[in-house]
Amino acid sequence: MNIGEIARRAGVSRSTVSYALSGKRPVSDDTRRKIQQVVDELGYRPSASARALANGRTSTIGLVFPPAGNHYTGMQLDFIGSVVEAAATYDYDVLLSPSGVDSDRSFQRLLGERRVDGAILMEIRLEDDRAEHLATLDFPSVAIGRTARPEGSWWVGLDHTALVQRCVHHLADLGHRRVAFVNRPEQLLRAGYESAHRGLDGFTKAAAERGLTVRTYCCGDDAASGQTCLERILHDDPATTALVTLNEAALGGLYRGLAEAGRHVPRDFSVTGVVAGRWAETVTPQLTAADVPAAEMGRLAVDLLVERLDHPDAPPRHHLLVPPISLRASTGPAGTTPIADAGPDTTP
Amino acid sequence: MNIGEIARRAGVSRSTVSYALSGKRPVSDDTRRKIQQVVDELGYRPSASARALANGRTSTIGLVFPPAGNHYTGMQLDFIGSVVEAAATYDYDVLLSPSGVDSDRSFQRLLGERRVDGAILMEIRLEDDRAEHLATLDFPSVAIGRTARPEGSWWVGLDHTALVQRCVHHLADLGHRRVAFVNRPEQLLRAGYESAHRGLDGFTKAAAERGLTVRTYCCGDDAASGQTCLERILHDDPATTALVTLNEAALGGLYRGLAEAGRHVPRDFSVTGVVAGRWAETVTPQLTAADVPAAEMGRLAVDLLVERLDHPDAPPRHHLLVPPISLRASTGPAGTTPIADAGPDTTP
DNA sequence: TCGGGGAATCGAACCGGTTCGATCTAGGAG
DNA sequence: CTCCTAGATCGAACCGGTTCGATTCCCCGA
Repeated sequence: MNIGEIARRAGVSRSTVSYALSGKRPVSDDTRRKIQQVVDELGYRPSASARALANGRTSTIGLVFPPAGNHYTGMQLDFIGSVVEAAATYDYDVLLSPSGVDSDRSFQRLLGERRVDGAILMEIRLEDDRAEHLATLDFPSVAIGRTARPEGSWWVGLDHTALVQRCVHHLADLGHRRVAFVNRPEQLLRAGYESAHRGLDGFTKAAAERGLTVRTYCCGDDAASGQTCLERILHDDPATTALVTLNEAALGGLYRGLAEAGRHVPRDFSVTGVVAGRWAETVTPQLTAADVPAAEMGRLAVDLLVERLDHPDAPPRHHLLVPPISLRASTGPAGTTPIADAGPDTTP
Repeated sequence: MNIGEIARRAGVSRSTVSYALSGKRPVSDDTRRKIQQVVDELGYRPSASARALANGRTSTIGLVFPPAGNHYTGMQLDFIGSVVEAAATYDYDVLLSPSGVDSDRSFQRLLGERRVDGAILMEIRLEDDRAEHLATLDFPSVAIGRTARPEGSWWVGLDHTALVQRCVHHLADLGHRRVAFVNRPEQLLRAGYESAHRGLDGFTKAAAERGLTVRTYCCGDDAASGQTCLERILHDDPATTALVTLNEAALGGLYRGLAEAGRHVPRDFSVTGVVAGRWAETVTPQLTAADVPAAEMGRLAVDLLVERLDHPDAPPRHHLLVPPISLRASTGPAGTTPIADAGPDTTP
């Protein structure tokens, strides 16, 4: 079942079999046919390990993703799926690597033991030691996300700042004056998660531009946290009439909190944010949001990585995506809620 | 940066380095220290490919999961995460393999090219060609799910029949007489998906036992489908007062359909089913459901696979899980809805 | 008729580890 | 003092491919 066996049965040398299969040198038609016949008969397939050892490439890419400790979001699933699928079209396999607190161990396996030709990093932080490490090693990698200084590196990211700004402007245009921001969990913010930071920046900036009264909150990645977060929002400022969130997993809890507080969406309260489209549609009313094109981002990341692998000296490339806000049903004009500081121009 | 280089710098032979690192033969303390020092200095790590070639094991397991064409459900994400995490504790890496329509291509890569030592199969069908294929090859694998005849194979599954039966009994105990079943998409049912079939069986059986009037539906794996499915249910029999579902992704849509039809959950309509706990909590009111212990199942699958890899002659083992129903807030006693065929013992 | 050149094939080395058998040495028993 | 054994180390073969240089053979032009 190895190349020597094929060679023996076909009555040729091992190298001829190799050339016949790879096409890297001409082989006569007769010989090729004979070899192909034997190969088909025995269902021979060359060993990936041997091939990897011989030509120094594993045809595998590593996908470094967050450990299960953090709750997974639907977005991440879409990333993984699309990365695997895109990699398959290039004949690459995908090796999953959880990058936990001891990111070293996992990294050592991937890089030190040369299990993969390149890597895709998820859940990027503004100051990302993993990304820096890979950069100093000049190891082919593409980040899904953008560090604080992304110059000279390969990445595909979302312009969270701009997206959240748009959300705020959208709310301001509707007349909302008191708006809350529901961010990812505090520990992620402290860890420097890119989306949490840039989203917050965008919120703060846009709120200042429009002169809004705002409060910002961190919120755990689950429904229960979302609910308590909403309770806090209304407790801190009952006149709040809208919120912007990055927190997909808390969304259901935010809605529940609103329902239990008797605030009808979108009549009494508007909700918007940055969320994968598929999840924005599961809540009622459907969320008006900037849809994260997770599948596209995964595909683009693989495209970039393959390009980098094929052309080691190619200059760095990146994609910064700014998907439009999908208008669904969760935002509406700021109404005259009992405690709201409504403008003077309300109808009598 | 290879073992020869280490040997040279440490002034010993390559085999001594190998033995020093693996501990498979005694090495003097002096020599071991010297070698370790050189290794640390150079940050040497043995090449995975070379090692795999030499000892015939890749320290990698394959995770065969459904292609992105089907929408992913949250459950699958939990499986993937827990499998990766559990595998890491055994020092195994996880290679993702999309098993699409041309499952052959992907399988050939995994098995033919010997990229993995064993495999875990997700999304099992009652008649599963992949599982059969692996069984005839005697390739170490564990299924997450149970085929029609699981005897003699390794798997960890959920007793969908029993779980759905419990859901039905729960509803019947609450007085519901007209109940609908919302299954996975029709194409999956036709393809023979285990959960869809066994769940349906359980539903039909329990409904017959309790003499309920029932209808069964297939429903796409997304919110929009859930909504239209619910519209059909109420159109076909407006007196329906409860439903049982296996379809996690449609849940949000089902709720929306109920809301738009003016049916309040759980006062006018009860909803229950088999859904991963985390997702059951994102809807309002929170879903009373048999919580799929996806993380535990992933871990168990890895445990079984590792056992099988370590003891090639061990007799087949499996785990059939029957998690309890978590009572949350989506079910209640059957009320007297306008069109309901309520029993004679209603209060005046 | 002879030489040159290209196509087809072969043998051997190499990738970077593991492992078997052999050699060498030192220490303890007889 | 000799013999035996166990511990430490080495060299070589092997895993299963790829690839380089050399060889053979045939056809064509001079």
